[in-house]
Amino acid sequence: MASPRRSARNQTEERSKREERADRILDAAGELMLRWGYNKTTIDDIARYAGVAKGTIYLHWKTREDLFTALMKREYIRLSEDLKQRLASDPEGGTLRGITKHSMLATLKNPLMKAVILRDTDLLGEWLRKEQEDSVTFSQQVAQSFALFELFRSRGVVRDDIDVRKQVYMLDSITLGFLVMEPYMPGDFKYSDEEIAEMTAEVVERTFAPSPSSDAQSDERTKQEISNTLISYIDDVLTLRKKQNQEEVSQ
Amino acid sequence: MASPRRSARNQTEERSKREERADRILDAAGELMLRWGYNKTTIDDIARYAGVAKGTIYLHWKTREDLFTALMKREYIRLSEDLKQRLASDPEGGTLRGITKHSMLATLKNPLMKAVILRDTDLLGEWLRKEQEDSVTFSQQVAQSFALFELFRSRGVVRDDIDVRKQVYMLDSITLGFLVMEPYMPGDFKYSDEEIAEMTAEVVERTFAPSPSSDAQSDERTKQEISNTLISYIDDVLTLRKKQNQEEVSQ
DNA sequence: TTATGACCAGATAAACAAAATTAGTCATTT
DNA sequence: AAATGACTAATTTTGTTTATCTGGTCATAA
Repeated sequence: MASPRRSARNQTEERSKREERADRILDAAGELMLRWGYNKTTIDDIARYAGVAKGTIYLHWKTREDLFTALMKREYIRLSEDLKQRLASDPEGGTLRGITKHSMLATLKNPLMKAVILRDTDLLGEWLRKEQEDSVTFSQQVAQSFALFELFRSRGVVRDDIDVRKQVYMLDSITLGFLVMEPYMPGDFKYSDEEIAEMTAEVVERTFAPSPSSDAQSDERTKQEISNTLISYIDDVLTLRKKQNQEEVSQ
Repeated sequence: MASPRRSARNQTEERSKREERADRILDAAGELMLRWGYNKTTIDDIARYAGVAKGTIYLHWKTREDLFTALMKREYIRLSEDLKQRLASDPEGGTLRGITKHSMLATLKNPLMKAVILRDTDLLGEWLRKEQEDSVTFSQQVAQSFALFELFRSRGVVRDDIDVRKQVYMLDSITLGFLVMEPYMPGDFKYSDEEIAEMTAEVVERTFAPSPSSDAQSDERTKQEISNTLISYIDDVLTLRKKQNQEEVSQ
């Protein structure tokens, strides 16, 4: 197109302003969604809460559904970044225990992602039904678990005397159990996110640690390698996701 | 009361007939409840399915709710008897592993009890809301877990380097996770009840087994003692429950 | 005495219309 | 060019009426 263009400087200035506003709108959407759930959170509410006019929202997303999908994508990215941070700053970030603990913490600290994982219909309402068709997220996640387990097994960090599929099933059952437990327990039986993550990690470690007979116990080298592999994997996912977001914004 | 009485013989004959019919009605109720859920299962349906007139049902229970409560009590008794049987007939019935496995199996094989434990609103509908007020079942269950864990710890079958409350929380999280996992996994990822119970038992055993350093590994004697304790506990519960039922029938 | 099913009152669902809300648009303002 | 909010078409909610269903009773039959 031969249309007149603004200076690069000007363009990026506006871009960041746009992005900032988009973020504010998503903040509002997230806040209100947690309070009222998807079904009861209207575009008007969001606009008022974010301090913009309704029309402005439609300068960013084509439909209401798109807005919430964008919100969820952002939350996914945030969760991933949070996890990456936690893993990177913990010397045990390359251990099965550390990975479990930090995955749980990252999930527990992000109520929207937690709701997605638990398929919380109260909160996600119609969005879940519409979205889950084209979202391969869970299969993806399972595939991810597989790859990680294969790596662990090849390094002798995890016992290899059980079917990998079963190991994945077990791992997911354990984490799901701890994620879902809260409302089932009587009121005088609450634990903090940190305690829950710690307990989960304890269970996972003891379940999957190799029998003491096996040789390769986790030395520093292996830890580092695993940590690096996982972190760079998360990085890949992050850059991919972010690029996808870019493309969407420019339609 | 000085009313004229039938012969004892006649009385017991009638009693057993009554009971048999009550059972048939409960069978029908259970069957239909599993198919349509509590809300959509009507007394007419049940009467038709059980081959009795509607009025007959009210010769047994005062209200619809009472009928379903009776059904659940029967299922609880059945589950307990099933569990007792499984424990008694397995030489490993006195092990943490065996107990976990058989508890899971007994639960998995009883869809109504499973629904109660998981608070399945789709299936139990209004009954759950009304009933859960006066049902202390879960607190009871938790208390039960406690007692069992204390026994295990005192016998050195379970590690005692973690807070007991946390151990109970962990155990319940693990079992809950495996009970609830099914619908979360992709379709090509199903396991049989037996495999699920086995996996659960594996996790629980590895999580709670004492560190190898500790002395008292489970000898035959301990196993037997624990098995006996548990079975006689179940027996106590059973006789208590059955007596309660008797009293209710005779109002 | 025991079992039945017609019967009834109250609850639930279906049908419908009216009112209110809301997603998305676009002429107007900034 | 960018942002707004009044506006509209469509959906959702609310209120109302009518019809159906269902839990529970009880006079009658077995």
